[in-house]
Amino acid sequence: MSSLSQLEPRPVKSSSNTQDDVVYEHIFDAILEQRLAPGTKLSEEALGEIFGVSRTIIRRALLRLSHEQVVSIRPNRGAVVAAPSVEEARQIFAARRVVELAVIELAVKHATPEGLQRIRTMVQEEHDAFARGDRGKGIRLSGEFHLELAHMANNTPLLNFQRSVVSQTSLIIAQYEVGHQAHCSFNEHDALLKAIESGDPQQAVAMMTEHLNHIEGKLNLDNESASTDLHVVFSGVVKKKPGRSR
Amino acid sequence: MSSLSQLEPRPVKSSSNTQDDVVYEHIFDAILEQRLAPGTKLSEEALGEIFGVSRTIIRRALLRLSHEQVVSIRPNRGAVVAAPSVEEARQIFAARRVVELAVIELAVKHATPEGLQRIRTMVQEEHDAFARGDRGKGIRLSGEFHLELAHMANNTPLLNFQRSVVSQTSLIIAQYEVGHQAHCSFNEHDALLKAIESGDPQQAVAMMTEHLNHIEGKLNLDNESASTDLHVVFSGVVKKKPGRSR
DNA sequence: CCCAGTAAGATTGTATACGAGATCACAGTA
DNA sequence: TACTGTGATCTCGTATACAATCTTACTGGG
Repeated sequence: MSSLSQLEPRPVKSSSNTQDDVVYEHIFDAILEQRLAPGTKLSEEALGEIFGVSRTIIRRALLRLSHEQVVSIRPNRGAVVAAPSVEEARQIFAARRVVELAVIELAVKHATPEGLQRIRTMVQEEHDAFARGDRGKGIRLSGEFHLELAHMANNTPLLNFQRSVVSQTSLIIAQYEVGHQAHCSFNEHDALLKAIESGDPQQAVAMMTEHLNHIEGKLNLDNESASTDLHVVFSGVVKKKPGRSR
Repeated sequence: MSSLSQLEPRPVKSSSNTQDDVVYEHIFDAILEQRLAPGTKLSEEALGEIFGVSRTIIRRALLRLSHEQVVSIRPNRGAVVAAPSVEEARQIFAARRVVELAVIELAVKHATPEGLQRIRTMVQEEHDAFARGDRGKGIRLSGEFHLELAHMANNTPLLNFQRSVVSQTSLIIAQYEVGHQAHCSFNEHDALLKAIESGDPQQAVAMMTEHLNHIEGKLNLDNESASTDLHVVFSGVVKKKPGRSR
């Protein structure tokens, strides 16, 4: 009946209890791996057919995604992958700084051998993904590295918030990254890991600050590179030349 | 057809566009004003009849509340008003410290005459509510004071997170407050307001730290005063006495 | 040739029906 | 008397039907 079992791409990581969890994770991962570009329309019926469930389930998943600001729901006009504006991106980064610095400090304090091992594995996986050219997975894993930190910080509210801002950061990167260098380089993650292992909160915080600076530095937030406003994009460029393609 | 217009208790403050927004706000306010105690069952059908809408709408509102951790949805068992455990309460307070300190610093930086005026009005309303003995409204307004700070900080993600932790704090107070003194005393809010007006971030941050200490200090988080675990509550107290009340 | 108005089509919003699972009461047994 | 198992009842989970709204293509006028 349900076609869900067929398109399970990998052993589902976390709580995949109900149907809408599965749908949620699939869409979420697709967005984080940048297989869905910002602005992409998410039709309820189309998604329902793809996942073999009714619109009810899709609707719940989209609602949840919209609460995390990863999807934008416009009344009577459907859902689209969120496309943060420059101003929104700035606010998200400011918020991320706040939570990341708090998280890293708590993570140092609550570090356990098991937790560190999990992070080590994660950095390795991220390295492998980039090494074999799987950029999408690399991007997602680099985000999950930060979530693992929040997990080690042992604070659920901060973890949830972290998830939201990290996801939105992926969207911002998809929109505003200049060039295509390995943005969230696993080298820095490795350095962060070592800082945590050293047990020095100040060093870890300093390193995280630098890391966030690097991420933000690779973006072009001064002028929107990919505006959706056609009038802005083509203002003064095209001057009613005859013989247009359509 | 809809009975919503009848039970509009006051000019709805913010975006009351669609039906589920109205339902959401009513339930949200009821919880924040402690008219709904933690642990209260929120039956979909009952709420649907009360608000004159179908379960579909109720379901969306409850889902949204559960995303803000104000309501807890247990699969196949319905929704209840969240009842944070002691450990959860500690995490929420830790998270709140993080976001509140960031917010107050930003609020000082981005303070405007209009914003300050709004906060002044809010403190006054809070004072009036407590003065005339309207404890529920006072509690809600004291929470909204903090949200107004986040609004002035001009950072939407932080505002959303602040909304979540402030709401949860209300739930914690409802469960763990000892005595019934005016907990989030408007005097301290007034002092905070003056600190912001002075434009000194350090002073404002120090004042907020103190304020949060006071709030947390009035709680009894060392031993759960109202545990829901009967075994814990009655362990060693009752010894199979005959003649129980039921 | 371009623009405005209108109607058909498509998509979302809401209500409701039916099935699945949990809760509760009660009877039977130790 | 206390406990366990079973069935009726109630509530939630999902799908689907219909209504409301938006989108788009087409037609007519400027």
